[in-house]
Amino acid sequence: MTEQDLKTEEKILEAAMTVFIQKGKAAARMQEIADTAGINKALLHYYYRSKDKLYESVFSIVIKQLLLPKIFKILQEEEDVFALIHQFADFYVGVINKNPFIPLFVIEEINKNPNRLSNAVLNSGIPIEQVIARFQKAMDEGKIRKTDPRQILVNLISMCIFPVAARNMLLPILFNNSKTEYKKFLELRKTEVAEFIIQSIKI
Amino acid sequence: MTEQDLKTEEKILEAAMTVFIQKGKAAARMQEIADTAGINKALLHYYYRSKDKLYESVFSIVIKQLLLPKIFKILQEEEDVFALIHQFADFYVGVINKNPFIPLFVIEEINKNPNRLSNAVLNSGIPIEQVIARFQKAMDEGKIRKTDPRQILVNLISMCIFPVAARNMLLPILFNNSKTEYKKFLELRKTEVAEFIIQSIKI
DNA sequence: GTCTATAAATTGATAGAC
DNA sequence: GTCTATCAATTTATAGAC
Repeated sequence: MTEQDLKTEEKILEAAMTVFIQKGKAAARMQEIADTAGINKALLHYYYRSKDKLYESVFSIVIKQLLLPKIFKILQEEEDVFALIHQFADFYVGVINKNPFIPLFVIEEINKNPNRLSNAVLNSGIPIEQVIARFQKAMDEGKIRKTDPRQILVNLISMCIFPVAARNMLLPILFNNSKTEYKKFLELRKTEVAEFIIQSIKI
Repeated sequence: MTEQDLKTEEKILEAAMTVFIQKGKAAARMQEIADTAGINKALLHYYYRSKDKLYESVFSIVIKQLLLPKIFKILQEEEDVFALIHQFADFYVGVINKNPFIPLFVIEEINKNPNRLSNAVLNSGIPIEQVIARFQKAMDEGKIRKTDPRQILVNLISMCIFPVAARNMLLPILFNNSKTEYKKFLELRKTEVAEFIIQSIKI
């Protein structure tokens, strides 16, 4: 594979990522991806055989390179549940804010192709059971109040993802269309979400 | 307009709602809508001129009839912030659970057509400012801890909507694919979300 | 109003020259 | 490897009979 190959392949992938993530799979157009990459439509099929395959490549990269590795690290390494919540919220709000179209992209994929993402997560080695056990232990030790640990986890993820997915609705309704205000709001959220949860579960 | 007209028009609308909400606008097929409605494809164009117009009708109904009125009532009438949180969570988790494809449908629309939903909300008369003021007052009175009321509102909405939007991911990861478990989890959430928030903000 | 048949348009995919 | 030109398939939309 020559250097030119790599360059083109990467250009395509980057363009495809932009278009697929913004438009969704069905509404994305191969022509637009080609235009965005600054190359010809036929080249898309030369490198990736079909729209399906191209989409799969994009999805795989988003999940396996962008989202999962860091989360894996946090969930794996952080023993203290309060610190875990903080780190998780900080990373998640940050990465999603930097890639604001990912939530829609992922939620769409979840609904169109239910098993792909969950399999990726399950195969990624992310130790969900361990994390839940860690929360359970904190409850047994009287550090946090007793509740279903999954409720806490779901709350955490919800609060990180949704405000970005719903950006275009929140912006006019809560922020008078001020992007500065909204940005400040999200920046604060990195700690706010964690504090909100800890405030709720600590004893 | 005869009775038959109404019947057919309604059949179409109902079918369109099912298909659009489940597939998204781009992936929805007029043929499938016609089949679902049990009528011919040409009739779709006879009643609604185009796919676009049909979609708009569906979206308008979902928002203006299904989502907004009840929320308006709750936000308008309920003075006590704790009760407001409870009622809001109870209704929202319930309606979304009954119509699990709505979150994706709405989020998609938010991103494709940013102003439509927010305008609908802004024009619905939902008293956002009043609600925020009510939270502010509760803070001033020392009933809840001081924070940005919008953070609380966003948390509330996030926790109601996301778990249903992400159903297909949560199901295998947190519930071993047990729909019964997941259903129980969501049923509990109607009160759990409200309690979680109140626990966090009360003094 | 409702249908069948068909046109028109869009778009993913391929052939073939360079 | 990259392009232009074209095909083939899908899908929205319309014409016209009943």
